[in-house]
Amino acid sequence: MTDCLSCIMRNRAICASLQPDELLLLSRMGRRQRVSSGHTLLWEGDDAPVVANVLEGVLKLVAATADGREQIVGIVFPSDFIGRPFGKESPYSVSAISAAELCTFHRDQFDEFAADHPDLQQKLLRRTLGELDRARRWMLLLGRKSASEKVASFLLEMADRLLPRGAAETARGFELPFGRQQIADILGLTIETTSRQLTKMRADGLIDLPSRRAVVINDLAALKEMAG
Amino acid sequence: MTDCLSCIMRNRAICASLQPDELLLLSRMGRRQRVSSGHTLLWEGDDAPVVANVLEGVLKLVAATADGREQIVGIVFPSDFIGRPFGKESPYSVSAISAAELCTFHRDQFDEFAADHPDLQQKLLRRTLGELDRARRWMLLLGRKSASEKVASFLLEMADRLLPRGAAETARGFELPFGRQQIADILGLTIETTSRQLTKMRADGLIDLPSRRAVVINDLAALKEMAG
DNA sequence: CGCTGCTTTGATTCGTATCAATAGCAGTGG
DNA sequence: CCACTGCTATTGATACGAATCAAAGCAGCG
Repeated sequence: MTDCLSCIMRNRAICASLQPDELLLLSRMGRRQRVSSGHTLLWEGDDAPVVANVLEGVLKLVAATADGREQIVGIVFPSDFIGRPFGKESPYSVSAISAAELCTFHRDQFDEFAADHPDLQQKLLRRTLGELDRARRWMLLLGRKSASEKVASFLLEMADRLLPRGAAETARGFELPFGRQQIADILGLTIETTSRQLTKMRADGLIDLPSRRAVVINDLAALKEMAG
Repeated sequence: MTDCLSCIMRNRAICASLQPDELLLLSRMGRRQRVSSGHTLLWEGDDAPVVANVLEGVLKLVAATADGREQIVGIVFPSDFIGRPFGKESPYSVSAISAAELCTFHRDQFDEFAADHPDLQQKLLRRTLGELDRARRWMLLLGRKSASEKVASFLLEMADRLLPRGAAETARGFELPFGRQQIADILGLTIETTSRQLTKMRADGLIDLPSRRAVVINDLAALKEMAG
């Protein structure tokens, strides 16, 4: 595999916990994998034999009802971890929503390696706890917020995650990695309602929408107010 | 503190990973605490200086909007773990919904102990991954399911968690630890809608409601069908 | 230039919230 | 034992927000 030591995620992904000699071991187990936009890596309910670090690109975790309604239950950015250590099938499917590059491992091999490397496991625990907090905040949004509150909350969350660290308070524009339908699937709305809310926010001067996927925040305070 | 070796949760909580001598160390750090129904241990947004194992009783994790709408984002049963290892404030409040008994630790002390005991940390990681899966399945319910699907899903989940292991497929009745308002707060509904759905299910013969908090499932297959 | 897929806009319907009143039950004290 | 109180749950009438159905607009691309 490519060299872990020179990996761009060396200091951001869970690998940051490892020493050079440990990294060498890890690099023997893993391999780089490119996936194209739209490709589904893991299917809901299937056994999930791989775990991976995301080096580049964005992926979505999707849960679906029997009759095909979909809810995006997680968004995965570079340096994030995907897959389900310690066995069992994946409770959701994982698909790339942009071209992506991954660093994949066989789950069993990874589990074994992790058991011998407590620092790695601690990093994974910290990350998982953070994901759990995020998921629970999202539950409040899904269960109790109105359409306008949902869209406002979404834009704030995206500003926070997509803008360079700490820039969210001042910064202006960013490019969403999602189309309207995907935003709807994140917020538990329909595409029409999502579109209407965004149009209304633009009409009210809170945001600009210079292109399909670009957003510029004009009035951060009002947006926070609106997010509930 | 009371003796960990004779603890009823000895083999079910995360402590199950520890050797007798390690348990002795742990018991010096922890202490038993009784909390009465309705008492709030941790407040949303406040610093959370304690973590705990639940020995007895049921607690809820609640997130709320600025204007007071509430969403229950987690339910904590005996042997479950509460609190936020590795710092920061609690992103939700934690309240007892029945009389409960806890085994509490100072977070910093616990973190330190955990860092020295990889097996404990692995148990915690497994538990956290399980919680995350559960939270994500709940996101599908909150974002995409109708009121009747929500209530049916809720009853099935409760049958699964409250009935003796493996009995869910055959068993009949159980006692909910929640009132109607709390069920509504779990499902992202109002109390009226929740009540109407339960009444309808009873009228249709799917369930019986022998007392305020008791539920008997008459037609498991139909309920599963209904859960979507 | 004319597809094709995504997004916006409009008209209508439907489900759930909201508002309001009543009913049932558990505990308390006369 | 029964009236009284407070709380929780149920039931009913209405309003409203978001879904649905339908069509038009707009990019990007061969």
